[in-house]
This record gives sequence, structure tokens and C-alpha cells, in this order.
Amino acid sequence: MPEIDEIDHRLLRLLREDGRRTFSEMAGTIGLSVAAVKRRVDRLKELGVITGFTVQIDYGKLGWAIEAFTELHYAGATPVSEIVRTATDVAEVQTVFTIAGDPDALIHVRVRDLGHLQQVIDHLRHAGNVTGTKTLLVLGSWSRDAPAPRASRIAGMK
Amino acid sequence: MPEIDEIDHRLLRLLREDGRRTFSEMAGTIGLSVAAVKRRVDRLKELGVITGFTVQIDYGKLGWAIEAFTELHYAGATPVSEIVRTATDVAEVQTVFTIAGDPDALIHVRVRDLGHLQQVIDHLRHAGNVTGTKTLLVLGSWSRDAPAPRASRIAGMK
DNA sequence: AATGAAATGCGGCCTCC
DNA sequence: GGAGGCCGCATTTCATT
Repeated sequence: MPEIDEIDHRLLRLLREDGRRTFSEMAGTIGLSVAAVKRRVDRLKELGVITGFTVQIDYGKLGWAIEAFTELHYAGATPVSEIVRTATDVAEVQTVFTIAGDPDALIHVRVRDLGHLQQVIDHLRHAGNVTGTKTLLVLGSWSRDAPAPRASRIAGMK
Repeated sequence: MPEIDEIDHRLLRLLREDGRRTFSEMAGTIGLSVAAVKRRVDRLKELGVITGFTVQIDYGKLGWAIEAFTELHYAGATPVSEIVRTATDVAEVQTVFTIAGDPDALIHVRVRDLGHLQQVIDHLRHAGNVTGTKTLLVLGSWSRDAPAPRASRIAGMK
């Protein structure tokens, strides 16, 4: 088992806040040389702790204003692979979580409007072995990492 | 309203795949000059379409193996700000979604093990105006963006 | 208004200590 | 883990359509 020390965690925290931080900047704040920081980040990638880097997008500004979670119930014998496949086939599905318990899966969907949401849900209900759905419409969200924009979507927050 | 054209979408797609992509690399694939690419990315940040950059982490490799969603029910008159506050106070809570409908909120939590999960849920149930919870334990997940590691957690997928 | 081309720092990257 | 050197990239300015 690989050792991940406090410095590694500080590096990860810095990169969560800003994934494009430069090695020199992080070296400065942590108090290490640039080479050492690069070696550590490379190692974290190697170990699979860091799986990649990505951009955070405000999808509302791109016209995808509605966000929802839908719980999916499948017929008893449905294999996991089938569950994942039916869900991932739908372009609007961002993430699929297979669940132990009441619903068999929880999916995160992004759509343009409520009519669009209806279409997606209808499609899911008729696909594969889906026996039932329950959709939770997202009004606002807050994320531990995310800076202001995402939090500001919750009225009364700042 | 700002115009976001096809090239902007292609840039966003490239940055979603790899948030540390180089301007010159993207300039090459898209067929634009580096300066033009930088101007567009800067503009997307300015417009708030790009809210930031971050690192993708395999939390399981950091010892946070368990992931769950918990639906929270609050007493009738609980204001949204209170809902968000009680949830965000808990360090294990990664994201809070306020919901229109049956549960009042859906939270995404990451914990070390099932005992830890129990602690977090107990804490939530006794905090604020929480009247009930229902927890969905995540077995596996698939994300549209994420490369292999996240998907590999679902048995039988590739 | 958006692009491309060129000049300048700075950062990533590699080698050696 | 640190230091130095080279190359590449980001960044800015200027000219162009």
C-alpha cells in the first residue's frame, strides 16, 4: 500500500481548488522545490489517486438549466451491466450510480428544460427492464470544492 | 446574451477530457492560433461558463471507500439556508442538492467505512430540523467524462 | 470583432547532485 | 529532495481582415 502523506494531501487540496495551479506556485506555498512537487504529483497520477484534470462548467449558462436525480427500479434479474448500459445510452445522463437497496440505480441528468426532462424520463421508463422511476428535481446545489458560482444558485446563500 | 459557438463547445469538450490541455495543443487540434484559443478560454471564464479547473481524485485510493446519497426530510417551515447549513457543516458531505418534492435535500457523502457512514447519518438525524433520512449506498459509478478508473469500479464494465 | 504572428518571460521538464 | 539548463508554453502587443 502506497504512503500518501500530509504534503500529498495538501497538494491534492491545492489542485482541487485550482487544477491549473503551477508547480512553482504550489512549491512556494508548501515550501518545497518545484522538482519535488512535480515528482509528487506524477507519483499520485501513477498511483491512480489522481485520475485526471477537468474544467468546471456552469451548464446553466450553456442552456442546460435543469438538473435532476432519478431513482431507477429494475426488474429483479436485471444484471448490473444492463442497468448501466440502458442509462449510459441516454446522452442527458451525466452519471450513473448503482445502488445497494431500494432503488437499483441513481442517475444524474442535465436537461434544457422541464419538457426535455419529461422526454428523458419517458425514454428511461420504456427502456430495458425499468419498472419504475422517481425523479428529484434539483433547485440549487452547493459543493465543498466549488467556488462561488455553483453555491450562488441557492437563493439566500452567498 | 453571449454567443457560444461550435468552437467554444469543442474547446470545452477538450478541457473536460483534460483540464490541463495546452493552448497550443488545442490550437493544433481545432485549427486556430494559440492566441485565439487563449482569448476564447479567457472569455468563457469571464462569462462564467468556465467556473474553474480541478483535479479528479480516486477517493477510494485515499481510504474513503464508501460513497452514498442521503435524502433528507426537514420539518415543514425549515428555510433553505438552514437546510444547506446543517448539511454543509458535516465534513463528509461533498455536495448538497436542494430538491423540489419529496425529500427536501439530497446530499452526497464520502466516508471511510460503513461505521463512519452510520456516524454521519446519526449526526444528520439529530441535527437541525431533520425529520427523516433515507440513504442510498453506492456500489459503483460511471461518469460520462471520467476515463477508466471511475468506470472500472462497476463490475463487468470496461 | 475576431484572428494571426511575433517578442518576452515564466514554467515545465530533464539531468545531475 | 534540491539546483540548473533547455525547451516549450503562456502572455502580451501589434498588425490584419
